[in-house]
Amino acid sequence: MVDIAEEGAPTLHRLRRELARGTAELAVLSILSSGRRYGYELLKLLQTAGAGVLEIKEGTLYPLLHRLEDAGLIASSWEVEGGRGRPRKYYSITDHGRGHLALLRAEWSELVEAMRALLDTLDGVHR
Amino acid sequence: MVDIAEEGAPTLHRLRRELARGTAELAVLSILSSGRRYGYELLKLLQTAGAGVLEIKEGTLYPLLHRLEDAGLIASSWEVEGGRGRPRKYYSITDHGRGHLALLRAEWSELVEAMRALLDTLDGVHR
DNA sequence: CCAGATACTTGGTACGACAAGGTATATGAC
DNA sequence: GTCATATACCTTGTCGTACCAAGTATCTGG
Repeated sequence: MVDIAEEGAPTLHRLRRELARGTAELAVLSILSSGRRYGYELLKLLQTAGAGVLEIKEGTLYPLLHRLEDAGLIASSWEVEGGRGRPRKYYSITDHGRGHLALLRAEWSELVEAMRALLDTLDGVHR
Repeated sequence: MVDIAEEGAPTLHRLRRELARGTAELAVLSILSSGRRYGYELLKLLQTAGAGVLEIKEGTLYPLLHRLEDAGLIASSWEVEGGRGRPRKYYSITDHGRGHLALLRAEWSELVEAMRALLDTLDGVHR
């Protein structure tokens, strides 16, 4: 009872996955560049920001955070707020991370510009 | 003998790879929407267009073309031009492919817009 | 005749995104 | 009292795509 022939909606999901690949790193570093946040907070932020386009799942975020920390781009510290339950792991961007973010942003700009040029040309916008 | 500390250049390559992922499909379909092309031609077009940002390798393009054809988004036909050597396999976009392209372009726009909003906000552009 | 451009193909590997599952604490519903 | 829900973090296995490397085949120029 699987929707093998039935399409349209499920495909869109796959599109987003592949198109948005690598975007998570840029998004997370960007947010952290404005201040420290904990994982769950990032999760919720990305869900609401950008109408869900930038949303990433737990199974994506936590491994990503660990990768970024291992690479020295971000740093973490556990914090147990008195009276609260589960302790939170706060992340903040490092200097190295800021440098990397600049690179990423430049790469992203180039990509967007290249795609824009390609699509516009074919559109006949210059017509 | 690995470049653990030594970095900067090789990383950039990986960055681009991940960021541009899924872009190939959009780029190829876009080009094909303006007329039929053969594989090698697409390869060269993508190398020159967009300052190499959209460049993909043979090992990426040909499997991609096969996937798109299997999905019914494009159609192919071999053509042996008299006097020429190696026959060429020309690809053209199908109606189904045009529909898919519209979806992809919409997805791409949403993603770009969401990232723009995120980056602008954090930039303090809004003061 | 062999190197290099043209032109398409395929097998193996790397890596990120995700689904699914697990741990743990607090709160409000029943 | 316990059950669902929200908060909060983590891990394992699977999948899809990009790439490297190598192979096939034709034509051109040194």
